[in-house]
Amino acid sequence: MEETDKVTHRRGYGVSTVYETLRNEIIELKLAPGSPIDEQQLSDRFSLSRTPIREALVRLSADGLITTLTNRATIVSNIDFLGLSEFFDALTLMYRVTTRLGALNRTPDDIGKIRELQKDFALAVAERDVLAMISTNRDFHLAIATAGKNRYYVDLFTRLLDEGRRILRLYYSSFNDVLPRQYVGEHEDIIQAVINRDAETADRLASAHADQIVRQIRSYIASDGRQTADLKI
Amino acid sequence: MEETDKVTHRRGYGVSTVYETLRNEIIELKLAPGSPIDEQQLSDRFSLSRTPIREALVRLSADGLITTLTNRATIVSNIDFLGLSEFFDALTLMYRVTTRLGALNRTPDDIGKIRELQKDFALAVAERDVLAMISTNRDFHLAIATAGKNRYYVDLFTRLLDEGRRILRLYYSSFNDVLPRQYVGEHEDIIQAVINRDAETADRLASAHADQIVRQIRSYIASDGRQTADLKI
DNA sequence: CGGCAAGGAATTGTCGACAAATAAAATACA
DNA sequence: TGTATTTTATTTGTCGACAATTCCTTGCCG
Repeated sequence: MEETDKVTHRRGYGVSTVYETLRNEIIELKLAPGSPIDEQQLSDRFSLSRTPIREALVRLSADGLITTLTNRATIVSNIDFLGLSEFFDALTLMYRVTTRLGALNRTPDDIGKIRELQKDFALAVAERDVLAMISTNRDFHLAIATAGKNRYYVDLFTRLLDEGRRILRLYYSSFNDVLPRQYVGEHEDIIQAVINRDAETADRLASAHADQIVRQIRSYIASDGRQTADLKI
Repeated sequence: MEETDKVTHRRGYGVSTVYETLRNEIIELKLAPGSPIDEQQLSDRFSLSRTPIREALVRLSADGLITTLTNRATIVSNIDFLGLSEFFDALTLMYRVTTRLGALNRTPDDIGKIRELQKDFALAVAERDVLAMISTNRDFHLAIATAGKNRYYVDLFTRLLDEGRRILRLYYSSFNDVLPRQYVGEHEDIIQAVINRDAETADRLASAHADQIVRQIRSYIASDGRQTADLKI
């Protein structure tokens, strides 16, 4: 379990690799919410001093992915089930506004990237690879957001989608294959609206799409109380 | 100019003070955009080792307030005049959505705080203290946003308002006293809508208020090209 | 006189170690 | 036996120093 990731670090890039590695592990729930983070252990694992490790942790803390108790332990941030309404509200708004802007500002180049990622998503659905579905769905919508060319929205949307990935991973066993298939179709419609530069339709479709996803997650949480109860308060 | 801020630092709080101090100085343009940041100098000034200084800088970098070129200098982030449209777009949306949520979720306690801050703003306008106006206006709208109780919106709105403070400070000499007086009245109307829990009116008023502010800043920039030309590209 | 290379100075990223603060264990006491 | 208090151990925050990289100067050559 305690494998060293990389032995060589080009000076100045050690912090980035630690940051990105931990970030992924947190989002993919390889590091459980609430679990403590041992600086010494990370120091050994990455073959780095504690100083760059700590700088990476500061960045993660700024992202809200870890929580540092001053002079005490630092832990992986818990998923805030009480604030889920806020989360869904913001997520829906960002779905809408980024898709709208995507329709208005997309370039032909953007369309290509979006189509590519939609293909990946469809493939994941066809293969019933739930983890890949969660990941490719995120990339698909972020590509549209990027086409919208507003970094403030992209930043917030990224944060929200990644937080969503953590939540979805808790329930991914509950996935059935009827809803995802529907998502593929909804994505296609959204792409068409973006191509047509039809902001209104894009907005409406994104709104419905977001509602769909929110409803799905809500039903997971409601039907499977065991998982949430397992998490420490 | 090189005064030591604090000699004693309760262990674990040195980083916070450095972070907050520098953050304020950047937002208030005491540190000019593009100006280099000397770690050694800060180390002397705060009577701290370079390690905590660097951690504070990492946090500022995550906020986008400073830009770090790896293995090279780190500078105060430049104001992105080319991306102003994105900025205004996001700012307007956050004005709207936070005021709307404020109207829906405010408690009597929130109203008290909002009223208090509106008083501060009116006072600043009466005294023609432009710098205080910029600051109190920000606090007023953030109080409404806080009453809306959605941390995602509050976070983004804070970031946007602080970026706006940097921009406004560049042009604050251009302030005339007719528009600010109008703002006081608009604030009063917004407060009333929030009290009435009238989300639609709150939204509409916030939207108009935001447009007003955006128009004002735009006119400043248009009429005073010298300032923008002074900034390095 | 101008461009390029080598050398030196300054600055950044990283390290190992120490000290303060907290958590855990051991002991004393009721 | 349970609670309070001291002792020990672990972990965090900070420090001073070193090494790698970049910047700047100087000298060389065309």
